[in-house]
Amino acid sequence: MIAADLGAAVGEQLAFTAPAPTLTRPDALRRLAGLVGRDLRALAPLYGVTFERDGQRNKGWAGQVVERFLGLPPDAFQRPDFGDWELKVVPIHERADGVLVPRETMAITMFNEDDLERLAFDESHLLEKLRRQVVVARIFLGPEEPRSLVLACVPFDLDDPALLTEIAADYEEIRWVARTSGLPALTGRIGRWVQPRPKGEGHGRGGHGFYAKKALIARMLGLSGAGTPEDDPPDAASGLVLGR
DNA sequence: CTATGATCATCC
DNA sequence: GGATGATCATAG
Repeated sequence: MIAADLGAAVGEQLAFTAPAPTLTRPDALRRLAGLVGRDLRALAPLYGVTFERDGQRNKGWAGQVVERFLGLPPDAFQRPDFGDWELKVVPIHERADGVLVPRETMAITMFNEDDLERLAFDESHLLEKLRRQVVVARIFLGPEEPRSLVLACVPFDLDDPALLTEIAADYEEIRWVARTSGLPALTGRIGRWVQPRPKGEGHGRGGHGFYAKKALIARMLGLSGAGTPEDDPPDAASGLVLGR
């Protein structure tokens, strides 16, 4: 309780202290265009981003490199990175049949019981982070990550009414399960586009996070054949091309 | 501690 | 292989 209060207090403090948005999304997209084809692995040391420490991988290295490229210092504010839009970097790998697909689900943001109880979908951190973003796709070659080229940087807006409704439904289901069965009942089996999963260290009680399932990431990137329930019309706009 | 950036490790 | 749960580096 004390820890929770402190956490909440710190959270408010951080939110209050959060720097004002600086980079607009259009500006960021123009800047990011210059990152396509670049090797994030080679850029990491130039930005002082740790890739590995004592044999332990810094799992967020790629995202941190792109943040630094855009001039955003590391922080832990639970709000969209640039005020009204969120930046995400996702690993893409080439399936055996040659199709490019998301390699992992994507962590969106964390939540606690209070958030679920009080916040409707319209006012949730989940929507806040999903509604307007820029997704940077990078190639994943293997655990060693000898290099990682940026494949594309695409804007995504959660403006499709049908998709919005389904994600809202996922959120409501998660709220319902938490209310009726408790937080421990929230497992990754829940949700069509967005799933709740345990997240956070500490042997005992960790928190939970919302994760975008691969199909949602594929949809954001305009990738086809990656498990989207809907049909996948050819989309040249995103132009994901594997370079080398 | 909890949040950010995420991926790793294990189980089915 | 893919999905689910556990975990790593860093910052306030």
